[in-house]
Amino acid sequence: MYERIVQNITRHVQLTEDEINRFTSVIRTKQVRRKQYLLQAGDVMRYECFVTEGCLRSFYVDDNGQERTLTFAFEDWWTGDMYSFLSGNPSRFDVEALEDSTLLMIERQALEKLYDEIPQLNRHFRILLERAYVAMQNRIFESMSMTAEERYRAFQVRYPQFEQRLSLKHIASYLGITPESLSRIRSNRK
Amino acid sequence: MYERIVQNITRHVQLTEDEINRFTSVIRTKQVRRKQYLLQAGDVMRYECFVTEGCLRSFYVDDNGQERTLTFAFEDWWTGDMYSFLSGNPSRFDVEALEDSTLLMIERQALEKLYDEIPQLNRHFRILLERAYVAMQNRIFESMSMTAEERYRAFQVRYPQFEQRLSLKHIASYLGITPESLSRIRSNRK
DNA sequence: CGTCTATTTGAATGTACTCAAAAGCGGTGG
DNA sequence: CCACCGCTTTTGAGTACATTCAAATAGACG
Repeated sequence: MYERIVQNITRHVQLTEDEINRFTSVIRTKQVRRKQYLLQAGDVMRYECFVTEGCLRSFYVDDNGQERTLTFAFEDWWTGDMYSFLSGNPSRFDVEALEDSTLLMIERQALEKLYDEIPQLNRHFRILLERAYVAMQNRIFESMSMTAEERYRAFQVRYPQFEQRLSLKHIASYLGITPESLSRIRSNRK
Repeated sequence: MYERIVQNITRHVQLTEDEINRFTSVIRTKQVRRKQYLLQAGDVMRYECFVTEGCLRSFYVDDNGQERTLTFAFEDWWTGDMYSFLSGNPSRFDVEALEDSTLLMIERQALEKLYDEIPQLNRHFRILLERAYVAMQNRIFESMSMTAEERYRAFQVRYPQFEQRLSLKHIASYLGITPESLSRIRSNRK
């Protein structure tokens, strides 16, 4: 049940048996089916979510009604809406399951308490955030300096195993282009 | 000398006198003059840098020779290249002073040691990173769903005090557009 | 004052978009 | 098991926003 998340943490910090139990004791499990929403824009995201199985995406709907995917989350990734989680303000995202998924969720207060009781957790999430930050920075660079086609090729190279699990439409919305454009890019040469 | 950085930290965590001394003892101070480079692409960034005075930017030069600004850093902001700092790999950025600046720098090994000696520091940087991550996510959203003009207006609203300290060229490279385009946007209506 | 860089302006171009419609695919119910 | 319906993907034509290239003007610095 909790192997994946415990492994995720003990890669960076050592925890005692007792600390692990304390940690897992505040976890909630949730199943979501494909196409089901974990969060709707306007609601407050009260949990950080760890994916043990399946796949989700977080996205905005912009003024023209276009969906823009900010993140995908597969097994062993965290997802949610950090802005809403931290601030308590309504989320600007939707979070939707793309496959039937299993999530482990930690509530804000519980996590704050854990940070005090198990200071090493700060270290763990600091490290995760460092990497997430670097990945985001990379994405900004790509979105600024590459053409749609180059971004798609880079995506293929970085996430070859995930491309097959995602629809063209979702990949396009992640790359910031229209489905039509991605379809054309794919048909040019492959 | 160290008031700003100590304040930066004690906003999130309480440190003892002793811990503060330990922290400041590993800090190096550096002055950089306008147009001077703190880091050149290809070198390893061995420090995280806290700006006590002045302003810097980190940028890439893309394949067409266009500069793309990833971050600005003003007083009380951290800068550097987290990717290079963490991995020890050569940086893909240049970091350049836009004004005469004063920096406080912490070397990688020293910071790792501090994380062990003062576990609360993990908490501090976790919190900073959470915010930086949210800001980055926001920027991605803007770059995907807004026109050049909308991004510029949003920039003006978010950083009114900084717009005056930055040249058109640098703002344009931050927004991911050409100087010519920003000039046209500005002249349309202001 | 002269040089170098930044900014402005103009004209032509291109990448990706919108709108529209057809084809493909998958799921559901009869 | 097949037929239908809805959603995804493809294809086409015309368009728009921002780009490139070029040149003139303005501003900063020594």
